[in-house]
Amino acid sequence: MARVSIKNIAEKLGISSASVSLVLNGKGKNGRISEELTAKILQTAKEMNYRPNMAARSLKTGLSKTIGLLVADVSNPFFAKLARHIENAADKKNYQVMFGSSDESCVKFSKLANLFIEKSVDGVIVAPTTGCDSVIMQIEASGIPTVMVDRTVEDIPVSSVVINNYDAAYRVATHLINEGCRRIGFMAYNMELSNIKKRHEGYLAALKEAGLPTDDHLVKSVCFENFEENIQKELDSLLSYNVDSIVFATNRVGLQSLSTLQKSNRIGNLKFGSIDNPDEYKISGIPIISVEQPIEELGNRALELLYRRINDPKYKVVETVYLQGTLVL
Amino acid sequence: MARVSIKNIAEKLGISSASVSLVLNGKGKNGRISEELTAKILQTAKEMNYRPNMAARSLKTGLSKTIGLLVADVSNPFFAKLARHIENAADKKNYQVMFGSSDESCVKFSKLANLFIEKSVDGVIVAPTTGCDSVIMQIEASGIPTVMVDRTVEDIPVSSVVINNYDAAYRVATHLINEGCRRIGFMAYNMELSNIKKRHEGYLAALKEAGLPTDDHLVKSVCFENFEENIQKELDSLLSYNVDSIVFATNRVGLQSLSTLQKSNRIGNLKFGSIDNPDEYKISGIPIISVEQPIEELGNRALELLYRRINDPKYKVVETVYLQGTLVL
DNA sequence: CTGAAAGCGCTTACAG
DNA sequence: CTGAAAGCGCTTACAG
Repeated sequence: MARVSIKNIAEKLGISSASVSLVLNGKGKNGRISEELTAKILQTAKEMNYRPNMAARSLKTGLSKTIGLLVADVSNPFFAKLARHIENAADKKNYQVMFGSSDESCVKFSKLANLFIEKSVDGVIVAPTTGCDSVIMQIEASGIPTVMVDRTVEDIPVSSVVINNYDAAYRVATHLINEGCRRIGFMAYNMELSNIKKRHEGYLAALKEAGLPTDDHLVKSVCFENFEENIQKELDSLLSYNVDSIVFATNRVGLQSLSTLQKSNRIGNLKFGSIDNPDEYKISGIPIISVEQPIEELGNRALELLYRRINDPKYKVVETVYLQGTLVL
Repeated sequence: MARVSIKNIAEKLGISSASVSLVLNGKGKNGRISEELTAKILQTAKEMNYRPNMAARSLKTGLSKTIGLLVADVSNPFFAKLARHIENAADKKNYQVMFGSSDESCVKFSKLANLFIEKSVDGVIVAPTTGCDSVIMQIEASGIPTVMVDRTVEDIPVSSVVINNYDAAYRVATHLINEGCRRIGFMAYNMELSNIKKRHEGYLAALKEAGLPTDDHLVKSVCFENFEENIQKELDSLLSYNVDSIVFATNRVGLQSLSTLQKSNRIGNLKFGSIDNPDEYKISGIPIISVEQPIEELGNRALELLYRRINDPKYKVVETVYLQGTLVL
């Protein structure tokens, strides 16, 4: 029941715990510990079923071999996949991941960030929500490398990995235009998030380039609370303005909208575009022009940047990595 | 940059670190520390931006305020939602969650379990995979309460929270029969998992009760590797045996199958049933009779059982909680 | 080649 | 009402 410690092993063998620690950490070389002792220690450790106590090690070394992942909602398929890819990448470097969902609330975000700090995670990957800039800087200030993913905050010196959101929306909208759409709605859920803002800009740029008028009535932003009802309301509004197509800024918005439209049998001849291409679309039977995000790559790159900083505290380069999404018809 | 410790606060105030610790832990009452000192300590802690070091606390108390969640794959929508609900429930009790995906591999499962032990999580929630019984017992043996979720292993004394899988499959199959189906296929992916096994039994029972013959050719189990191709192959086989309907044992099997059938335009007059009702179905437009799992409740109950055991080491009751799924047409 | 010792930041009995 | 001290399980300079 009680865990066996390095000291237990040392006592059993009648040697010092220093030797045991050294061997168990593979630092027995450099002519330090004799081969036979090394072997004996290793064997005894195995026999006694020794397992290092990370809390003790972490206290001493300051490293926990854990990273924190702070997203908007792990159950959102985008973040769920991202979490999985980050898990995989982290595992390769012998890190485990602890997660938290902010629900786009700055208060929750801050609470979770503080817990990560208290638990001495070695680094954190965050999908920043509006207004959390200072929280991110606090994480960094307490010595924990941080990288942003999916979204970025431009005025803080922290690296990020995002897709080219402007371009993604631009391509989707342009495609719809080429298919003959003239009144294209845009449905988002929080215009203040960097990624959404860029998507909005890309959408507008496509319209302008095609010489189409932009119309504020065709741009909707629903809030996170009462999501379902709000979507319904904004859809009603869009339809009353006679849109012939809608661009969804995120999978969540898209899924809820499609589901609402389908229920009320109002899909008709509407065309759809979307940033992010969740599995749901693939099976929906509804043709949707979407930009699929390279989620695995997002996760890998974020972890890479983080790992670099964890292992080299002097490395201070701040970069924003833009990945290209793929247009899927 | 450097974190401030209890000692720093004590020095600044010219008092002992014991007093600081007591106050910060809310144990300053019992006439222990004077009101003014208490106030002064609290204020100084805030001023200096003190944050407890969990590694140190954990080393001393043996508690990490962290639980481990070990599922098959966090990116699977079922587990992603489960993770989220467990996160919420854990948060209410001031626990954070660390996760890992086993990919149904016993080796990975064991590796992750060991990491959880090393990191001294206070408890773990697992979706057991085949052959991991002994690993679960090891977790328990190292003093960490464990509860199983979604699946159970009957011959080990560990509590679990599952849905009534037998009943769920029985209801789905019966419903198909009532709708006139006579050749009902069953598509699963690992017949050795407790939940899948039960679902298979429920399916068989429904056929028997209706006086329909059971036919091994109509029961398929694909393996985790080369998932897509295998599904394709087994679907071909099922169709060649002239099924008029298929029951999918899990969302993953169902989604892949539907997507494959849809691509090759072979949905035709087939009817479908499924255990688990992911959002994908709702939007697919394909009518599917499914049993929706009470995922939130699964998570809540699992955490509840775990919490009980964490807080009362003497509590040894082993129970299996069966929740009822909801038939959705 | 090996051991004794200090210290990471906490908590908690113990002594006053 | 408060302080001095031990100890959780490690790692790592230091001394030999």
